[in-house]
Amino acid sequence: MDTMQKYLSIAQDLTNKIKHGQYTEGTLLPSETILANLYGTSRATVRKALVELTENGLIQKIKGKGSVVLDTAKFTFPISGITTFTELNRNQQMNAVTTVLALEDRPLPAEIMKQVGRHLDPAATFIQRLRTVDDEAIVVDEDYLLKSVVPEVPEIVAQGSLYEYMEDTLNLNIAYATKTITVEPMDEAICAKLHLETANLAVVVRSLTYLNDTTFFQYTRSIHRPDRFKFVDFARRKHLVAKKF
Amino acid sequence: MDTMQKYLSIAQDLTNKIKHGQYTEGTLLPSETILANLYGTSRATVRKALVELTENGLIQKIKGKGSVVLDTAKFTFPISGITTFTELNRNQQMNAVTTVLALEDRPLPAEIMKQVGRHLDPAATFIQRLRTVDDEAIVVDEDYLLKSVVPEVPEIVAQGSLYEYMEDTLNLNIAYATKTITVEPMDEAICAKLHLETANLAVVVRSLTYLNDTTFFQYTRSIHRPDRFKFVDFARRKHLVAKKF
DNA sequence: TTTGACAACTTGTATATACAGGATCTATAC
DNA sequence: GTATAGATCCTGTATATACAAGTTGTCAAA
Repeated sequence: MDTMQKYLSIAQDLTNKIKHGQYTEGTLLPSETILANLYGTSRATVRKALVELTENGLIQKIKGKGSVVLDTAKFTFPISGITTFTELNRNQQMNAVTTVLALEDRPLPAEIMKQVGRHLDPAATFIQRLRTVDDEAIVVDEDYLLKSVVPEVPEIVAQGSLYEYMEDTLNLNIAYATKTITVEPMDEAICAKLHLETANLAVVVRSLTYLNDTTFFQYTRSIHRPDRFKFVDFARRKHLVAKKF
Repeated sequence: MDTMQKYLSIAQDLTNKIKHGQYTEGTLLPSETILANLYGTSRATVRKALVELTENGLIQKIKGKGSVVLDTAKFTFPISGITTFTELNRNQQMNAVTTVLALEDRPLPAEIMKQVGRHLDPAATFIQRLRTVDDEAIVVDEDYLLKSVVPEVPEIVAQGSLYEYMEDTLNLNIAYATKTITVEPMDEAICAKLHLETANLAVVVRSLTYLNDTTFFQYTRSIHRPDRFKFVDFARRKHLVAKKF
């Protein structure tokens, strides 16, 4: 990108060089001062770029020494963070198919309304989709999109990426989400779709997603086959800030 | 703390004020310039503090407007990130008990050795612990601590917090971990301990934990009752940096 | 009344500078 | 040889400054 901020394009470049093996695992990156010279920028800007790499688990900074390239870079995949099925599909190579099972008006469930505030209009679009990988049903995704934010969802969009539509076409600024992962028994309709045999247990990932201006707009219930579910996370040790209260 | 860095103590203070309701959800924090004056510091330092709050899901920054206090602050709990059972227990109020089932020498499993590098010494201390909340068995934790980093584990420590021992007594600098969450069938020994009835499925959280100098030192297999497992996460939208490769 | 330009706020990015403090190597003293 | 002190690299923190860019209210012109 030409218009991109300096620190982000530096982060991009460093990330690519690590993933392509130009900086190999276990070795040190050039020092911040050297990187600043290489990219023709200031040390502060390089540091902002390195913060990105640190958060993504690509490097580990050691005070007085330098930035070590981590080998987690190659196989670790940030499923943590908000990333969509289509984006995942593009980055990994899976033979994935999406089938739209339902696309209709349906109000936001009452128990969700309680969580996000009773003042808002529950009118929403309900989208139910089956995700298939290598002819095997893996996930049932159920989305509720608030009409107040996303007035309508064309069928073509449901077939593809909701987020691409919202971000690129509607210019919505998706910012953050709260997620919960639980394991729950499912009803027969779902069991049949996912071919759940032994137990009727499935992994349920619930997300409440918000825009940049903090307005809630999407509730997603993602139902996974337990034997195909895998959540990968890179976590940094955080000494709790808040004491008891 | 007296010796604490300025930006961290500002983050502390703001966090407390939000959690105690001094800054209420939906309202704006004072502007960065005002905060800088309030705390007698520079805007850059205030901004570093606000980054912390943003990462913890306490505020949402809006360009040109300000920092909105989020209501997720109160109930969302960062289980994401590396946090220990004892720390969790201290922050929430649960009637939790830890029982040490095993404390012995046992080498690191071969499949883990493959992941962390065959060159290191597999000699480790194996600790198996049962976590009970309100007289109900919830979790079986199995830790392997490399002897090369943690030579010995006193029984008293196993009863309490491993991390407290490693950080406060051994002065180890725990930095990051890779985690996976899966759902798997368990053998009878585990099923009996957790009173798994319907199916023999349990939630397994595997962690590989590393020190600040990138040396691996701990493998943990955490086995949860599926009906008691809940993973809560706050995630920010991240537009993938790395294209396909 | 409505529109539009502008001023006055806000946060975001970038630079330059300074010093503290950890890591590492070397040269000196013992 | 060993150990200590110092020089010299590194990252971490903090400040001051400048300007870009988004948001909001005001005020004047249509």
